[in-house]
Amino acid sequence: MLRRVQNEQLSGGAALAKQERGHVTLSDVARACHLSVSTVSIVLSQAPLSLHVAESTRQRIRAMAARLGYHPDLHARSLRRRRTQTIGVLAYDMSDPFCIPVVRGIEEALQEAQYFSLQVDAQTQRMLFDRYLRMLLERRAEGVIVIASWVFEETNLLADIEKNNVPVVIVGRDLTARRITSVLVDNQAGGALAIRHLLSLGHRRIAVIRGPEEMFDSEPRWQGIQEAASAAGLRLDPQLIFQLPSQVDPRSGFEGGLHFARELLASGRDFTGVLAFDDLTALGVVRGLSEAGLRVPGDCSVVGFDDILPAAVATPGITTIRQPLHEMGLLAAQRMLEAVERRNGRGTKARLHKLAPELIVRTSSASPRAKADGKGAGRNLSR
Amino acid sequence: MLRRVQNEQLSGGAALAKQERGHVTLSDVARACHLSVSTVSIVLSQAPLSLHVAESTRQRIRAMAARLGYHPDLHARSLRRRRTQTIGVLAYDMSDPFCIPVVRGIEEALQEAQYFSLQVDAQTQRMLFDRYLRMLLERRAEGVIVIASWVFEETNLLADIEKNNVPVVIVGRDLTARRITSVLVDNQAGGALAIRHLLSLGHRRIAVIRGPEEMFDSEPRWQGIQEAASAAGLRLDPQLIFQLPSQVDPRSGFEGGLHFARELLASGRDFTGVLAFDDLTALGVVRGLSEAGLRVPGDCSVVGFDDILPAAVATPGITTIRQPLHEMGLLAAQRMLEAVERRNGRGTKARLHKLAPELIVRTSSASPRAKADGKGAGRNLSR
DNA sequence: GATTGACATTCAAACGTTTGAATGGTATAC
DNA sequence: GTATACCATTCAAACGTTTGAATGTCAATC
Repeated sequence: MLRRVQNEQLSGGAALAKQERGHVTLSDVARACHLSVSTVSIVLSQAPLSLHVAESTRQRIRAMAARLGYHPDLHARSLRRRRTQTIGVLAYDMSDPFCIPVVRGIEEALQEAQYFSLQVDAQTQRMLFDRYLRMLLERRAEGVIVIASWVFEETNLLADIEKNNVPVVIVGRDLTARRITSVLVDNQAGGALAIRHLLSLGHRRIAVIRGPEEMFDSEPRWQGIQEAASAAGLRLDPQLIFQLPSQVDPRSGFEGGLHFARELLASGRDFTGVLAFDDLTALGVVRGLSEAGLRVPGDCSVVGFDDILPAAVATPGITTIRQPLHEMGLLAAQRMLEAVERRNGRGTKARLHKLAPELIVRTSSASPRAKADGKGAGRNLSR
Repeated sequence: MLRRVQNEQLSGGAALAKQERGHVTLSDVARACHLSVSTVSIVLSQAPLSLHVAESTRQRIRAMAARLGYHPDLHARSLRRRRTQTIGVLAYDMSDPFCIPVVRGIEEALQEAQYFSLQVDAQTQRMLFDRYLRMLLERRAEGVIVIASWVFEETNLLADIEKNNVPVVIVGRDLTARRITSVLVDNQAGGALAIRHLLSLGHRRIAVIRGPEEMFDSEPRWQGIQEAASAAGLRLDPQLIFQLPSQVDPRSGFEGGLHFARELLASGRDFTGVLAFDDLTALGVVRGLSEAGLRVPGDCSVVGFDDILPAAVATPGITTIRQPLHEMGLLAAQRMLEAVERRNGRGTKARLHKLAPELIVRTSSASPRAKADGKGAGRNLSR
């Protein structure tokens, strides 16, 4: 009774008085409109019942809400609806140019479906990975999309997450063996594309820098390279094959490329092209060749993988294999949304999506000079 | 009474029965422990009262919580506590290498203070900017850190946010005039650093590519350049001064640099060094010079600004001015936390923090060749 | 043996929403 | 004039927490 009286008073003159602390709530709007909270909620959340609310009332409510600066409290809504409309996105390292386009693809798909994404950056740290995973659970993400890295090799991710039956989709790694829908580029096809490009330019003595053993991409790319080479009747010289050491920092590829370029030159072996595991490695190779006074592509062609920004803006531009990252993000999000929508009928199979990569030709690759002019890359290295 | 009976039944055999749908809640744990929700809450949230709970009880509760896989519902908690412990971070474009280190700095500071960050990426789109801002309000972020861009020139950001008295800190732009605490690099000092570097190497004929008019950094950098030049007794040749057109895409700098390099060479003017507005512009310049057969730094030195990844891994490595991005993020977060903690005593002044930049010398800059050898950059351009 | 105090636990209300069921109207059909 | 249907709105409970106040128990003090 007392409360009623207060309400009446407030709704008169001081109806619009701003709460000094905290946000405007439904009941503020309701009071100002002389209506119940229910009615206001029904209108503002566009519930089915709002069809039964008089048009004039609806307008009055909306106007007042706007006037007071009402914004629904998503926490309260989630609590009541038992749906958060939120998908967690756990990226292994946002500073890796690989992640951003994927995340954007995800974002695009989620937005369209009226979902929010909750993005977190594990910074290639196991500890953060676990912490954020917990946070996503506590925020009641309805699903989690993981952008993978070899750092999280044997995490108990699956146990922890699936215990709460939150669906998972992984990007960049094939985990269908563990019943997780996976989206990744067809690395094998990519490796094949890369070497066929060099072959078609006329290269025969091609050095290959393979990825670190722990990285999932390494093996299939190498497979693709080998198969395409033998299909073209070329046997790769084992002396020209290198492998990056395992490193946590995704940027270490540059150092690796630099190192192997130096080693290759020091060995005096003959080669006219280098197939690097990724773009940073390729840039390291260019640096190494350049230090020795060799020119790219004049003395040696270099091909990367991924098509990150530095590959495009370096001079020469690095010929590379582009991953359809945006598309991968879109696809991952779509699969996730499907999984979330039919969470009851959970018997659905984990699916594997391998997307086709694309060759981007820039100026770091060209036909090798004719042997006649005595200037193969490995040749004029005197020391 | 009835309820009590039910509880007893459940807490017997089926106590651990997994909820088929939804998450484990406090009451699940409480039931399994034969305790009230209050007690369990007090223990698991480490409330002050938990000192009065018997040690044995505490252990029992914790064990059961772990066993059931209980994770507190942050929505419910936020609702009740009326604190979300969340700071929104609105970046203008996560694909700009500028943003990531700032965000990480923020993240680091927030984490230490037991706050969460809610990161969103406006992708330089006004529409997204507004949408995300609304979302941050609805998620009841207690404060918002904006990483700025010229795209949001005259947004009603301030009105909308401050209406709900949510404190704001901005990174990368001085908005103290509007009473917003601002954290940015000392662009003027940076410009001065850059040109002094070229001057100290002996350059006199220096071309400058200024930033787009709309961008806040442009003017102070230019000021710093001019002042340092005149302090050294050099008057910059107006014919060697250019200005990037205004572009939304932060990556357009590369095209701009390329364009002006070509223009400069075509003009036949003499110059030995180029001071580019940012690293991408510098990389564009290198590309342009290189196209014309000139070498960097042999024929011309190039200096950038920002120190983003591509500047480090290109060959030659780009000499540049590093912004202390991580530190800027840390600082912004600290100021934000202060503002949030004392939100009542809101009379506090907006503060301006200008952080000192740092010169990073790489191989894109060197002393100009002696005029004697007749090889100034602009000189041997015959066409 | 009453009072005090410390201890261990629980009650009950609240946070801001949503929503199935209920209410009190008014108009139409029989 | 009663039943039926519809319309506009409200009730009240619930979502999962937290927390000030209350409860009950036990031992020690006056």
